[in-house]
Amino acid sequence: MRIGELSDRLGVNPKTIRYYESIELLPQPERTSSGYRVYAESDVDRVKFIKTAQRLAITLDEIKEILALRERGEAPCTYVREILAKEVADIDQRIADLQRLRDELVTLEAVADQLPESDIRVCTLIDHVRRGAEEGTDAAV
Amino acid sequence: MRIGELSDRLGVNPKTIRYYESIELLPQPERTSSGYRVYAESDVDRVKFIKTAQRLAITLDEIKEILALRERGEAPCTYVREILAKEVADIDQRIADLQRLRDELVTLEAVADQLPESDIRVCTLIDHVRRGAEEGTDAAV
DNA sequence: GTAGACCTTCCATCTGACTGGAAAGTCAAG
DNA sequence: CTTGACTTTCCAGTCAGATGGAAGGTCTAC
Repeated sequence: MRIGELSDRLGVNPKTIRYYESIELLPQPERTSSGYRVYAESDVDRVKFIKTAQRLAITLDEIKEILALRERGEAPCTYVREILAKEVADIDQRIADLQRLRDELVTLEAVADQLPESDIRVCTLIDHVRRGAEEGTDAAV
Repeated sequence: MRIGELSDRLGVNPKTIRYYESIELLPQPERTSSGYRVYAESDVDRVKFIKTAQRLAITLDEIKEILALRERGEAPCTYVREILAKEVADIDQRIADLQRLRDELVTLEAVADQLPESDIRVCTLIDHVRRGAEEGTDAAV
């Protein structure tokens, strides 16, 4: 497929795809005789991976590292495992943070559910959040 | 406390704190008679919250929205609840994505554990990842 | 054979989120 | 009463991650 189709299928600007190629996040694709880029399904997966990882606050450089682990055969296992362990620990922390944030929001919703239908203003909710925050454990996320 | 102490306690550049104030992410702090900013514990929590949320790929604008929910009393409950529901759904998705990424990395580690100590090169690991990715469900994260 | 949709490269610009530096005021310690 | 660490404002610069536009080539469909 050409860049337009890849772009449409993933909702990613063609410029962005060329940009990823320029920073070597995507491999140089095949070209038609006239110079058009030609992409394979594996490129669809790769871009999806990049976009998902980005949503998880992983930088393009880090994503590049992770993807490189899939191609590169020369790094010693120990090093790779250090990276993996670090990544996993970091991800665990993020999951915990997200879980806390989620719990807080769900609590808020539950409070909203219990309020009478009419004349509901946020103040009550707000007070709830604020109280939660003030007795809060650490960053209150 | 003054900006330097806040900065030191949180490991956040004083410039960044002033910047947050300039974009109204932090409220205007008290000032000493000579004009120095004076912060309270609640500001510590707020900056911690901002920093944690940022690590979760939440933009400063979104963080501002979330924090505004804590102050603003005029929005109708329905609207607030829509926002909350959207946030929760989004967070659930992120948690799932992170969990998948985590699982993939842990599997990699497990494979590494089973390899003989000497002459371990990544190729084996890499092949594992690639096979996983190719039979992969969707974005392979 | 030309209109219109796509594609190419190159270069410049934009947004978000800071960060640096200059010039000047504040304040505690010696 | 000055030295040095800290603070102020203001304005400019930086970095990541795109995105826009010009100038031109390609392809399909009428």
